[in-house]
Amino acid sequence: MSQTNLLQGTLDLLILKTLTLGKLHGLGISNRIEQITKGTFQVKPGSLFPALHRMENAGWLESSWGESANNRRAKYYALTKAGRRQLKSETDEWSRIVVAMGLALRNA
Amino acid sequence: MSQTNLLQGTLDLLILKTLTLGKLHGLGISNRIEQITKGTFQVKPGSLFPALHRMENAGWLESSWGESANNRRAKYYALTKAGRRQLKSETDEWSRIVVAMGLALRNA
DNA sequence: GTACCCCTATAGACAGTCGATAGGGGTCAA
DNA sequence: TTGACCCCTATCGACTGTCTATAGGGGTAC
Repeated sequence: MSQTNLLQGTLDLLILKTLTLGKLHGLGISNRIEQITKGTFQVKPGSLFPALHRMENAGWLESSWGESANNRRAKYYALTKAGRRQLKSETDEWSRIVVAMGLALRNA
Repeated sequence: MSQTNLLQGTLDLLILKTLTLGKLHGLGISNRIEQITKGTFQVKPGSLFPALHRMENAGWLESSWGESANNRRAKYYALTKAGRRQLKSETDEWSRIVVAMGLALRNA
């Protein structure tokens, strides 16, 4: 298995991005991240929930109780307006990092 | 100034890479990183030296005292064989991360 | 000789992820 | 209806690595 640990700081960006298509509950977010990165990133509950609470506290996410696909109670998270701004900001920063690392790795 | 904080875990890779061209002293490494990333990453002493000691301890670097360009005593760091292996390993991992993040950011 | 700069170094605080663990609550089969 | 199992949320303690701030040795130049 080519599973890789997260780099600190990338989890927020992944969560924000997965929510652009609509609200999801916690484990749903986790599954979706694993799915769209083809299994490269596996987000464990002990990483996920602290991040969700932190981000909700920061005003980037809002939550509401609902029912999951299996009739189980689940807390759904959705992007707020501030969350969308944050997504934009973190995406830009990620790009700058990738560019800079590319320069470094190429130019010796 | 478009200066960006490091992502945790990328500093080791940057240090290893700057040393592929030959030995450098601590602040020389720091300057070189800033230079080849066009100022995007600025590594401060408080981040650099703990990293250097950690990496030397891990056997990736070896150090020797010498004179800097200004006739000042400086500790020069050079890659070991294990350091070269580590560089290869971390470079590969970085590539996987960039690919996976690219998938995530593109596919929503 | 004093002010300045280069260079190494450490201490303390802090953020974020990990592994392990807990427990509520629904479903399903015997 | 009871028990086993799974889905889902949640928290705790440990650990890693970076940041800010600070310190000080030692060469150079005026």
